Amino acid sequence: MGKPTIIELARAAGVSPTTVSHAFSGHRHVEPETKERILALATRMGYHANPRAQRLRTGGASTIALASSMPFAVAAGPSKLGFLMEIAASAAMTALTRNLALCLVPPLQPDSDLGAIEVDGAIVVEPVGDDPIISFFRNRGTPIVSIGRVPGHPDIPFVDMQSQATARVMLEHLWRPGSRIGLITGEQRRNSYLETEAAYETFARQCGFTPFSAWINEIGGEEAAYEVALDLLGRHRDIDAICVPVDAFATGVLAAAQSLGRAIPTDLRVATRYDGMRARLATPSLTAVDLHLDQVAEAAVELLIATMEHRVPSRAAISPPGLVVRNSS
Amino acid sequence: MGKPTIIELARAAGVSPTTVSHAFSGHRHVEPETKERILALATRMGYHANPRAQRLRTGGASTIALASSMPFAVAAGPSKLGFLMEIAASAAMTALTRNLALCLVPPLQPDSDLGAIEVDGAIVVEPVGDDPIISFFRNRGTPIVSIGRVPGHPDIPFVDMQSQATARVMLEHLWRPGSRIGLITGEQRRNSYLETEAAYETFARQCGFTPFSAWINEIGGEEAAYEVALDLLGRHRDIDAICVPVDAFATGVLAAAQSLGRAIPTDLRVATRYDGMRARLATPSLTAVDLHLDQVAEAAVELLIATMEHRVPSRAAISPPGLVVRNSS
DNA sequence: CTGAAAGCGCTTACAG
DNA sequence: CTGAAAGCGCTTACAG
Repeated sequence: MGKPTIIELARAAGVSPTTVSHAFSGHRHVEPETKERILALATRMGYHANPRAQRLRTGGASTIALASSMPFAVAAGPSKLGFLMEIAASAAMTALTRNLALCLVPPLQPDSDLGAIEVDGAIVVEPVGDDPIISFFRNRGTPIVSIGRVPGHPDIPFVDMQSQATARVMLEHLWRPGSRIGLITGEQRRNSYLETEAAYETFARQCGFTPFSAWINEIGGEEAAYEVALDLLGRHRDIDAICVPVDAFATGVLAAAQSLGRAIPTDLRVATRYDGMRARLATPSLTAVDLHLDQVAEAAVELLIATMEHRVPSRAAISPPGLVVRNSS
Repeated sequence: MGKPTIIELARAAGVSPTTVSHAFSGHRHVEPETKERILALATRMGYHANPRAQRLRTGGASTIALASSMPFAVAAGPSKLGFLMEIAASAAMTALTRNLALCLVPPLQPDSDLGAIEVDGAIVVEPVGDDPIISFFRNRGTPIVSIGRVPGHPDIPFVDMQSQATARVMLEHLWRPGSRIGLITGEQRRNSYLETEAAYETFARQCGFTPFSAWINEIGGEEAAYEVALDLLGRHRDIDAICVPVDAFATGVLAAAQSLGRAIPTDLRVATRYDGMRARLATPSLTAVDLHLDQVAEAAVELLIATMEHRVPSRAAISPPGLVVRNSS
């Protein structure tokens, strides 16, 4: 007396399994009273179609994975966790409406065996070009889409993160005639950094200031950013604004400015990208960009489904990045 | 030419499907060179056992769900998101080592159909007694465990959140001879609030001060806490410390104290429970408690697996709550 | 309009 | 030691 099967339900209802199946799917007509009886019986017996059997038979998809290329339980500060999890929450909701379950993929440790992960599709979040998570899914023939273009993999469908536009929004806000704006991004070659750097170079040229960039290893987190900013601000007193896309780095910059006695925003203006709790609660609060992650997550799920079904995806419209001005600028 | 099946692989290797199956499972001896050949061929052909067929046949579990009773994409501020996601990250990792995938369950909307969610077990996070998520899984016969005891459901296995001990740690830290400590918790009847309130009453009696409690609707978030704290602090000038388990409420209290010109920690000491980003980044930073959520998450997964297998769970040892003293006290 | 039967891709008791 | 065959619980083309 485990869970009842379709056979048992059919027997109890005095019909064939075929009819029971159709009573649920509606794929062909079933006499209303018969249908009624079957459904009532089902609830009473606690019948639920075994999804494994259903999927095996129909070949339909049931689960998709969300994978971050960054450590999931970020030891070096939960900087990316908020970003990832905001996406996870939205993606889970969208997935549900498409009858899919969203599974979390823990980070690929050198020794970890991801053998258990068998999903029908995967969303990867801002991967680097040679991300192991990409080859993992590739090898098993699992359809992949990415949030943010994947450097070096033009074939992987992606939801555009509009990083150029995002960078421009920050830079235009930070700019004052005569300004020199600095840029601090991550060492890892993620597309968002690449696009930001490109937009920054262009902007500097247009405005006529000498660009100054620094790259920080993401693992180092806030502390690493603090050190770099200390050095940068000490040596380049003419820099009066810094664009720092990674929020954890941005708070490091704030700390460095404070150490050096540079008032924010009067002496130094700072803006970051992800408008998460970190930006909101920083002291002073950080000017950031609304990336519309809910739209991004939904679009990613849609894109993945289209890809799994070999459909040509309909480009989703994501709202343009919106500046959220706070005390840091 | 979709994915190869075990039959195709067997044919290619010149053996029976039986042998292929055993080559992978190791459930019975297969000639080393044969095994070698099969495995090599498998990688070359890109063969992966269809997990749906495997599970259907063996009846084994493959997925577990993590469900929050609170809105997942917390519209009213991401207060609980961090807490939940820290658990999600750890649980996903633990689940993986047990060959299980962790699925996120979006919040139960009145209109949402969770029909798609078919998991082998579920972990619910600090549910209230009559949580709809409980009856949802109950109805489908899905094994449930809870993080935090479920009020009114003594039969649901749970990982103890040690809320009494946590409350005591905060209270003992806040206490000074002659103090009067206030308490602000949530309206919802979660076990952690109940235990905290009980510990608080006891503590007040022992120390000989008159307890003063306020309850806030979780949906109201920081703003609601601000209003309540404003009123509370204005009317009870003798309250020189407040215990505020919910971090979003705690930052509201900080804001209220500032509005009233009450210096922290000299005039007023504040402590909160969850040591997340909010507590760390608040101004002043909030004294909080290390709840060892990684251990809690791991224990919950273990407990769930034991429950699914009808095994008697071995009580996991969670480290006692550890105070993290910061500037707010 | 309804049901018997084949088959999705595996695993494993059973037979040789 | 190895393989043929049954069966996990469904869905759906097919036959009546």
